Amino acid sequence: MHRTAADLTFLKGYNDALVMTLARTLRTFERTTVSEATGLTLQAVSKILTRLMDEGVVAPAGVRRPAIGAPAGVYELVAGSRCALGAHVSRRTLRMVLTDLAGTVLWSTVTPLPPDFTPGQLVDTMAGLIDEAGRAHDLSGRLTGVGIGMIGPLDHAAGTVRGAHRLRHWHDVPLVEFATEALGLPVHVDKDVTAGVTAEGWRRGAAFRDAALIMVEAGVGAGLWLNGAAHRGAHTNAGEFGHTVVELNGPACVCGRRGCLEAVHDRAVERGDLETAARVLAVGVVNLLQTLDLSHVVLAGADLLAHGDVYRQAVEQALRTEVPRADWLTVDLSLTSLGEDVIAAGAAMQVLDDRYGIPGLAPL
Amino acid sequence: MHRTAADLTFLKGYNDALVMTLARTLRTFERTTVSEATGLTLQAVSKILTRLMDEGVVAPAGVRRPAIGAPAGVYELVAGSRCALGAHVSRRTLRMVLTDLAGTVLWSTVTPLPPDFTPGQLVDTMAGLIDEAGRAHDLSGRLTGVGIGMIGPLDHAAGTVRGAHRLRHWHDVPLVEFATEALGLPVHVDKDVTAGVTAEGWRRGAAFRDAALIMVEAGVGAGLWLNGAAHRGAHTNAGEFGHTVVELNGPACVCGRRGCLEAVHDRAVERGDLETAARVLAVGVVNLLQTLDLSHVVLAGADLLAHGDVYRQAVEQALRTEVPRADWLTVDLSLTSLGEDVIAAGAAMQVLDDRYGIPGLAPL
DNA sequence: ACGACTTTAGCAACGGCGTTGCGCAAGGGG
DNA sequence: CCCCTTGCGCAACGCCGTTGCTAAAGTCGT
Repeated sequence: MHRTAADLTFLKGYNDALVMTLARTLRTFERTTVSEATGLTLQAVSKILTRLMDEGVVAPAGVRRPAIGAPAGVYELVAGSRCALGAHVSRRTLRMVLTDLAGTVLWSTVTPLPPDFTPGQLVDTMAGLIDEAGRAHDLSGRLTGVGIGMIGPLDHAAGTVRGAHRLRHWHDVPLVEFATEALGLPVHVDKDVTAGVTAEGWRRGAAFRDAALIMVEAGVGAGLWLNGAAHRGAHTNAGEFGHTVVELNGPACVCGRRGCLEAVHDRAVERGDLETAARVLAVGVVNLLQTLDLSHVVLAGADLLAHGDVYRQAVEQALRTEVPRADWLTVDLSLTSLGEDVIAAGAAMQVLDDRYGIPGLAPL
Repeated sequence: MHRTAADLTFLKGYNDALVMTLARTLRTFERTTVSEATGLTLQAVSKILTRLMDEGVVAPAGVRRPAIGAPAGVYELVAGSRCALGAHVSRRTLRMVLTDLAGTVLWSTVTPLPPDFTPGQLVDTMAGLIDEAGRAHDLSGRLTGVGIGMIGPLDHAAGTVRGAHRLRHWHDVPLVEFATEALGLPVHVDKDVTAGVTAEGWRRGAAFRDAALIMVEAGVGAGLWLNGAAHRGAHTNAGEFGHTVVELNGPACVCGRRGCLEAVHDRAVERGDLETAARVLAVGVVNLLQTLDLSHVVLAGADLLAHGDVYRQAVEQALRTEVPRADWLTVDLSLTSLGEDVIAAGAAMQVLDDRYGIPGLAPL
C-alpha cells in the first residue's frame, strides 16, 4: 500500500521545506519575509521556525531595528548543522566531496579506481574516503547520507545499476541496497548528469526552474531540471543528449546511429578543431532550447572546462545568431561554479534535497 | 502576496482530485479500491466520496456482493455532470469541441476563419459556436469553461498571445482577459501542441507520465508531458521540435537556421517522398527519446494522420533499429485516438484539469 | 513628558483535515 | 444458532494553519 494521498504530515513537511528553501536562498531573513513569500500567517511562520530551530537547522541571527515599529528578529540557516557526502564514479576515478546544507563544498578528493573495478571495490574505496573525510571534519550526528552519481544506465527508483557502459562487473547491481548496508548510511544513486544539475538547482534557488547542465567528459550528456525538479524520464535514461542526431547520414557513432552530436563533436576534437566541436555542441544546445524552452544552461565537464571560454563563446554566439530569438526568450548561460566537483557535489545535494528539500507526492 | 504554501484547503482539494482521477480512470470503483490506491483510510474515503457526491460528480452504481462479508458499495464517475468547450485556432479555421468529465468528445465542428482574422472576430466566431453547442447539448450549470489551443508564441501564465506566426493582428493580445469578458466563462489559453498532449494525458491516466504528442500540421511540433504534467518551459515556448537541427548545413529553414527537422521533412514531402519525410521525423522522435526518455509517443496532426501508417511504421522501425534499445527501454507508440479533434479536445480538458485535476502548488 | 501610531510577537481558541476506536448490519460457515 | 469476515458510519482525537486578542518596543507629533 503505497501512499499517494496528502495528509497533515505532508503539509507540515512541505511548509517546513519551503522555509528551509528560503533560508538557503536568502542567507538571512525575517518572519515577515517568509510570510510574504509563502502566504503563510506570521503565526504559522513562528510555529514553523520553532520546529526548525528545535532541529537546529535554523538559528536567530540578531535583530533589525526599523525606523519605526518594534525590532524584528532576524534568522539564518545553520549551514553547518547538516552535511552530506557525494561521490562521482567515472570509469577510472572516484571523486568524493563533502557539502553542507547550503551546498558549499567543504572537502574534496579524487582517487583512482582499479581497472574494471567491482561494486565491492568501489564501496571499499568509498568507505576509506569517508573515514578520511571524518578525520578532516567532524561528521558526528551531522551526516545525512551519501549520494552517488555515476554513468548509466541505471534505475533510480530501484536503486540499481542496469549496466554501466564498458564496466564488466556492473550488470543489475543493487547498488543502493549494497552500499547502504556496507556504509551504514542512507545512499542515493543517480545518473551523473542528473546529479550535476541538482547541484546547480540546489544552489541557485527558485529562479532556476527549467535548466540543463551540459556535460562534456568522456562523452556528451545533459542533466535536465524541469519545472523545478530533476527530470529522469520513464526509465532513468533521460539526458542521452550526445546521442541525438545532428547530421543525417553523418559519421557512425558507437551507439549505432549515424551523425550523433557526440560522434561529430568528438571527431572535430580529434582533428584538433575545437572551434567546430564547440559549434556543434552549440547547435545541440539550441536544439535543446527549442524543444524544452529552458531559462538556464550550465556548461560543465572536464573536457569542456579545459576550454571553457571557447565553448561558452560558441554557445553564446549560437544563442544570438542561430535563431531569431525574441527579446523575451532569455537564456542565462554560464560555466558551472563548482568546476569538476559538480557531479559529486550534486550527488551530495540530492541526499540533502531528499531530506530538506521541497517534497513531492508519489504518483497514483 | 502570492500563495505558495500548502494548507488544509490544498490538502482537501488534492485528495478529492486523487479520487476523481481514479474515478475517471477506472470507470467503476469501490471504497476499498480508493483506499488501497491512495493510502487513505476508509473513513477518509467515505468523507471524500460524500463531498464528491454532494457536488454531483460521483454517484453510487450498485453494490457488489462478495462471497463472504457485507455487500460493498460501487461508485462511478458521472461523466456528464460537467463539460468543457475547447477551441483549436489555426491560421484559417476554428475547430470547437465539447467534452465531458471523462474526456469523451460529445460534439465537434469546424468553421473557416476570415483571412488575417482579429481577436474580436475570433471571439465572435467562438461565441456563435458556443450557442450552437448549447442548442445541441444542455450546458446549463454544467459548463466549466472554454479552453483555447493556438499557435504560439504566447504567454500561458499571463494569458496573452505574444505574436502568432503570420497573423497580423496578434501581437501582445491579452486573449484570456478579452475572451473571459466577452464569453462570460473561464478561459484558458495554451499552445496547440501542449493542449493536444493534455488530451492524451487526461484520457490515459497514471501510466502516461512522460510522453510527447508529435504533431505534423502546417509545421512540426511536439507537445510534452513530463512527470505527469504538461511541460511548457520557461516562456511557454517548449515544443519547437520542428526547429531542431538534424542536418548540419542542411537546407535553410524559415526560422533562420539550417537543416531544421521541419525544413528537411517538408522538402521531402514537396518532392513526394513521403517515406523519407517519415524517416526524418522518426530520427527526430528518437532524438526526443534520447534526451527525455519518454514512455509514450503519440502521433497526431492532419498532415501526419493523412498518412498515419507510413509515419507510424517509420517511427516503429526507427525505435527498433536506430539505437540498440535495451529491453527495459520500452516505448508505447500510437496514433492519437481523437483524430483531428485532439488539440481542441485537449484545450477543453485543460479547463477540466484545472478544476478537477490533481492540483500543484505555486513555486516560490 | 506623553499619547498616538506602527510593527513585532506570542498566547489561546477555532475550524477543518485525516485518523482511530468502536458499534452495528449483512451475509456465509460450522 | 453462534461465529467470523467484511462493509460502513458515528464520535472523539491529534495536528495543521488561522483568527482574535493582548503586550511590548520603538518613533513621532504635540
